[in-house]
Amino acid sequence: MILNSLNPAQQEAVVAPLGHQLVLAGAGSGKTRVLIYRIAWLIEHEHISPFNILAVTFTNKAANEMRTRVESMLNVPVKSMWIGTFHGLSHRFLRAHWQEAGLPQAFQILDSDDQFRLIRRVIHAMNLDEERFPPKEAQWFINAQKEEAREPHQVELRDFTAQTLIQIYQAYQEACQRAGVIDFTDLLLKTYKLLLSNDTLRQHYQERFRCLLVDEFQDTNTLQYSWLKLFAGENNSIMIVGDDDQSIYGWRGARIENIQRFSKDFPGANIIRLEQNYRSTGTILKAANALISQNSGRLGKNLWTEDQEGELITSYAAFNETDEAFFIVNRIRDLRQGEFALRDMAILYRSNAQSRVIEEALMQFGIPYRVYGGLRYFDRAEIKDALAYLRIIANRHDDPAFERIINTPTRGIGDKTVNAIREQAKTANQPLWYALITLLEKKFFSARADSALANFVNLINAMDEKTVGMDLHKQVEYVLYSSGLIEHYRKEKGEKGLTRLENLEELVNAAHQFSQEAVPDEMSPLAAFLAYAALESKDDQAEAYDDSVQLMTLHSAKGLEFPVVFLAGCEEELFPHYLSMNDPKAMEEERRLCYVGVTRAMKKLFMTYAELRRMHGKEAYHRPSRFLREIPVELVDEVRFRTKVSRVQPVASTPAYKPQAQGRFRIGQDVHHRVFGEGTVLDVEGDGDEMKVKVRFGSVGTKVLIASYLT
DNA sequence: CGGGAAAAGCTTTTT
DNA sequence: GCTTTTCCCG
Repeated sequence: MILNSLNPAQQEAVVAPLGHQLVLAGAGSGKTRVLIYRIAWLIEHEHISPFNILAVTFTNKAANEMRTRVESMLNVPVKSMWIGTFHGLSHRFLRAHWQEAGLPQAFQILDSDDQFRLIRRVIHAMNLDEERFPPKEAQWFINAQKEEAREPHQVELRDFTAQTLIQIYQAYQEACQRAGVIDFTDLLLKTYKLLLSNDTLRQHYQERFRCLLVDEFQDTNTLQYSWLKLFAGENNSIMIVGDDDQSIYGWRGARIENIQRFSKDFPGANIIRLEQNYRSTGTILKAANALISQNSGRLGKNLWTEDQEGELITSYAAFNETDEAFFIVNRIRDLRQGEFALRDMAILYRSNAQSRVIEEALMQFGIPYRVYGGLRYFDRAEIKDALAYLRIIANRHDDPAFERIINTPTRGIGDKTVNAIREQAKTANQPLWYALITLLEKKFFSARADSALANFVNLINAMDEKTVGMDLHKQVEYVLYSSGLIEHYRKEKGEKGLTRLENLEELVNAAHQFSQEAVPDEMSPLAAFLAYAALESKDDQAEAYDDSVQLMTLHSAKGLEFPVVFLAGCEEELFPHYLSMNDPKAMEEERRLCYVGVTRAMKKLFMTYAELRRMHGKEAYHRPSRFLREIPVELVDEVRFRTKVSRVQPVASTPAYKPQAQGRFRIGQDVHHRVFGEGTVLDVEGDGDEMKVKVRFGSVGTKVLIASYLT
């Protein structure tokens, strides 16, 4: 194995002896490479069989990339290696041990949307007020409890509201059990509990996985940590890779403290720091280091590069969000003439709402762009409808699927009828499907409802019978047409209906593609496809090859890099976000988010802010982000908005923000003065309110002025 | 049942 | 303010 393409720290991590390793990998320090080389090293030099390796990531994309790269490096398939997401691996485990876990063999996975709907149903069934117990909060509560590995009876909160929430949790679990479905968190929790209580299984897996590797460790939550610890046992080797400075998911339960906990729980853990950065210029790294040094309690790390200093970071003070968008678009147009392609440029923002104005500006200039995030393919309503039909074919107990399709497309089964079925299900403790059958046998319904319901039952049964032995994609196609979904969405007018039809057609392709891949043993192709749909978001790679500007939130930019990065909306209240203002912990997470954003940039970084921005329907003046101030001035070239735009500034309202004069002027910078017009900065003296700037104006020659009069 | 009006969100997201 | 969801009535 050739290791001389690795730097000393990377080599140390790759060839480290078996035992516990904590790799603190800074942004752009080649962490994925280290993980891949490490796995290859374990197999080739430590003679560990792939069968004995467990590698965990957070996204399917990372897992797939890792497997592919290890395979191409070793030139052999490593099929027996367990590599995947926490959820994917837990799923694999539970499929193998469904009996021990007390699950039906045909169990299906509930995504967050299904989970929300089911919780709402449970709340209604308990006759609780939706206002007092919002399903969203109940969902949050339930998931938080599960992430702390607490079952309903183990929750210790005892005031009335909490008690009710516990009852909802309990009822929700029962509903899941009845329907034979399991939510995302339960995949992990059930795996953990089973491994904990079943000595034979635990011993078996602890003997099997001699080497564990974990990527993005800073994003693990309490449950994931316990899960790992259980798989690792006392004797196995575990390598965790992470960066405390890039922990940006505290709000969804990630615990940075897990890194410190690791050193305590796995004694003798060797710490390796990867600090050499292969991505950004010296200037960008200096800015990133200065910024993150404001955070407390860091494990400590300082990125450096052999690369050149590069260009200064540009900050732009826009008048408003439109001006900001036009500035960005203008720069993109300039850069496009030079060495950069559109795909080399990314616009990053704190919240999704910011993309609209930027998109409008891009459109106006005909610049192709792509917005990341938003609804994923398998989350689209029409796809979920189709999947619900497939789910009920695979498992008649599946209540969430039943609820979804009982009247979609509409077939004359109203709310009243469905409520009667729910009532029966509740009293007899039956799944909805069987409750419906019971009521039909009892001749409970009016003639009209009776025939509609009988038709529904016949439709599903017929779908099931007629597709037996069919290829998966044929089965999907059959269901799409016979369910009436195609007809239903064909009637929907406008572009929306058309897109939906295209999406449904794509589902047939997806099924076709899937059935050609290997289906795990003992699982029907349909069940395997449904699990795949729940666990993988299916990225549309075709679009990635287009030459277009990339738009995304800072969160979704983690792990990516771009030659040119625009960080838009660098204002107090927006970034850092106002909801994080009063919580020092949250504020530090905002700063880490900014650190992530800055370190995405390879060559050029623009940080823009608007002095006046429309937020939640109100116009507001905001100060530039504190993060801008935390970057040393000598690294930044500040540009202010054009005079032309400033004229439309409303005179009536008093700006809460006065342009600040703190060290933001640079020699050679073009400035504007209300009386003297345009000029160029010759010299700067003093700072703060005392700062004086020497400016040469075209009209009146050279003047020394108080900085705050200049824009 | 479907369309339009009223009301409710409104940070960040993967599985 | 804008967009999405819910509600109500013909």
